[in-house]
Amino acid sequence: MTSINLKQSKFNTRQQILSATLTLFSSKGYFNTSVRDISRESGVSIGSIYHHFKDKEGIASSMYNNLIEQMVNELEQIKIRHKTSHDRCRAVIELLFVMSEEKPEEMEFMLSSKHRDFLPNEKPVCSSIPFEMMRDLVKEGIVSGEIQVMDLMVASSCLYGPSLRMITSRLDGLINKPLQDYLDAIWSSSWKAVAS
Amino acid sequence: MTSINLKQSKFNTRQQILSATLTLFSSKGYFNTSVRDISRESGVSIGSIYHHFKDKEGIASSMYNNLIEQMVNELEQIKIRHKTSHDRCRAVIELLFVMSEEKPEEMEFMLSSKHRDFLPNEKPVCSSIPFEMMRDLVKEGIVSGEIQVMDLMVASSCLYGPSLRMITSRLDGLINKPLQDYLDAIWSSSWKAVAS
DNA sequence: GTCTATACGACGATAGAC
DNA sequence: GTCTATCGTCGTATAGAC
Repeated sequence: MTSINLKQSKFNTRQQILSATLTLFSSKGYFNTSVRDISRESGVSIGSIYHHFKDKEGIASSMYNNLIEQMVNELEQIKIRHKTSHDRCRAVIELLFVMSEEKPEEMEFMLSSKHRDFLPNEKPVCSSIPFEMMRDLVKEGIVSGEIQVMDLMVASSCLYGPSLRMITSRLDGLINKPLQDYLDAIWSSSWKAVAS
Repeated sequence: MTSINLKQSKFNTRQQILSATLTLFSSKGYFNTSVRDISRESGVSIGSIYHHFKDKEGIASSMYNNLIEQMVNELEQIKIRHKTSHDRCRAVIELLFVMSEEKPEEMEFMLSSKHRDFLPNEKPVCSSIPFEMMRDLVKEGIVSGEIQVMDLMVASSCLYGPSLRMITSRLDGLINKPLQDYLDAIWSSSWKAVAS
């Protein structure tokens, strides 16, 4: 019993730290957040933080990989729920739109290409597993004949690029309505660009 | 004569600082570059740097606005050289591709949406004048009838989004061939998505 | 305008008691 | 495992001579 409590306690502290870190990095960025800030926000002492993580970069790395993993889970759900490439890719875009509306700062953090500035050993976002999975959906569409035979990067950029741009514009305050309002328009145009 | 030399000297020092700053920020990022680094790289002493600029942020701001201005000039050239929206938008994408191949790090810096982390008073990239000019080209295309009547942000995202995604992928090392090789494919698909 | 020397604070990280 | 106290470093920015 005691050992279970201890394990839970350890787990909770770790999660508290990671959760506070996500909040702070998303809103202020990695370099504008000190370990002291994380300690304050999480209610965990600095010493304890360094007990759980090697250094500040270790915290960032853990937190980032958590995000990636969650994203992978969502994408797997989509593969289960939808069968055609058309429906799956559309569902991916809808997912990204919903996430952008619900947690804009986390989305901004996740899409930012600037992780390399503080996680030099991490792959850039677009070569991460989620983006790879997204490209796989396109590849399957080409194989099945739903999508024209063309370069995979070109097809993926045409299918997802417009939506990702809409997300960036929304996060930058250039669009005032929720992204879901544009889903049909964006999707029908994007699909038109690659459909057989 | 003396006064001219002094003025030139001042101008050169300023430019040396800005040029070194661009190099360093592009390769290592704002937060990983110290003013000492800028001093070393530019060959200008710290004291002199602070004579020309209020603070580190001031250097970044000047450098960033220089980049924006150069971009505006290029876009104006395109408006002069091409007449239809179709040709102008295509030329814009070609310009971005060429710039990405010639100065990848500067391009990465310019497109990064993370300027807010160190330039909180600057508009985000997509609301900057160059992006506004790019959207204007699309708007004129809608008015002239070349492009379908549709939401301007949707149309712009469909036209430029795919190419911008290709650039990001190339900068992240996901694409091995020069972007120019993809120009025709990307453009014909992108145009198909919005053309009347 | 340019330089050297230096002030001063904040940061990441550690030591060691509990 | 968690905490407080503290160390050493390095960053930005300034002072003041030339």
